[in-house]
Amino acid sequence: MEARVETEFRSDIEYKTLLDKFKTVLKKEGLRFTKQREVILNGLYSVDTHLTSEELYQLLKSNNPKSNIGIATVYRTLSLLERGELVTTLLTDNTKKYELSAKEHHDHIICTDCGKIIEFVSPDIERLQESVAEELGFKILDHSMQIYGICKDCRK
Amino acid sequence: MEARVETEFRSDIEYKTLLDKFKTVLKKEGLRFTKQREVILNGLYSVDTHLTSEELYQLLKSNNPKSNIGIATVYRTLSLLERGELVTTLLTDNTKKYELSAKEHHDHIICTDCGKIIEFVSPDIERLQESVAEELGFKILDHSMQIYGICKDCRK
DNA sequence: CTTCGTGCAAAAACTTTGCAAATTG
DNA sequence: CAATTTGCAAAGTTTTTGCACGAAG
Repeated sequence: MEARVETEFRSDIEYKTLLDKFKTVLKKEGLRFTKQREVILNGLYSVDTHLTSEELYQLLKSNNPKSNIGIATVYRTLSLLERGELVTTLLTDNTKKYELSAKEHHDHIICTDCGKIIEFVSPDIERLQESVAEELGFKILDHSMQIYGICKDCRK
Repeated sequence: MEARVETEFRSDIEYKTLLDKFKTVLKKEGLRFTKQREVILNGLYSVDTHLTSEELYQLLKSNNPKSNIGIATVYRTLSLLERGELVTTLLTDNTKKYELSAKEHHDHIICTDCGKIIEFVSPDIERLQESVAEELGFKILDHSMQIYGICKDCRK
């Protein structure tokens, strides 16, 4: 069987769009749009990786030295974003990592040797997931999938 | 597209087999087979669910009141089992859960409403994963996949 | 016997909470 | 203004570590 695979998602959501999405979520929950929340969203957007809460916190501190964000706010905002489905989480090496999910859904293939993470989507797999869920009586909301293996470079 | 789905794996590995597997892993790493390690493996085997470290610890305490296992040993053994690929982990509701993976590989579909977890395997998806990995230059070692949705009962 | 594993308690790491002050709508 | 959000520090949780003793090979 031959699988179609797509691996390019990076620049496909504009920051403006993301921001609007966020504001919509906030409004829907009756929450306020604050400078800190925007800085955190922007930090996640600006970075092309999966971050732990601590890494994100450090990033924000160095990018916005004056804005003096607290780690508690980072946690609170990450939960908020997670509930609002703008952020997804990933458990790698026993640590929880966050990334923006809003750009476009994708899965992960992770090299257990060097830690490299490639994002991909296989429309065929997506479709099968739908059909599995249906057979088991579920209405799908979301899914997460990680493949672990050794990448080409590490096999040399 | 129509997906084959299998959902029965429970009794398919015998405890004896599992134990042998464990002993092999231990031997390979030059580690010792101890009473505690066996109690922990057995606890995981005896239970048909995904447990947090704490839950497993409590279970062992009540099942083996005299054996007086420490939580530290539970953690140490779980990591060991995880490295040896006898146990896999799952992040649900922000908590890490462990289960024996040795019985047979499977994925999870999780009801976000009632928390019910159904285990399944779709051979078709497995095959596509192989082919995705190949296209991206990876040699697959393992994977994990969770589908989140609402189950039939909760949609009533 | 030598080495590794254990329990315990302490330490570290990670996450959440209470509260007074600042900020938002 | 009223009400929410924030930073801070303190309190919870969860996980790891150091060490003296016990157990395994």
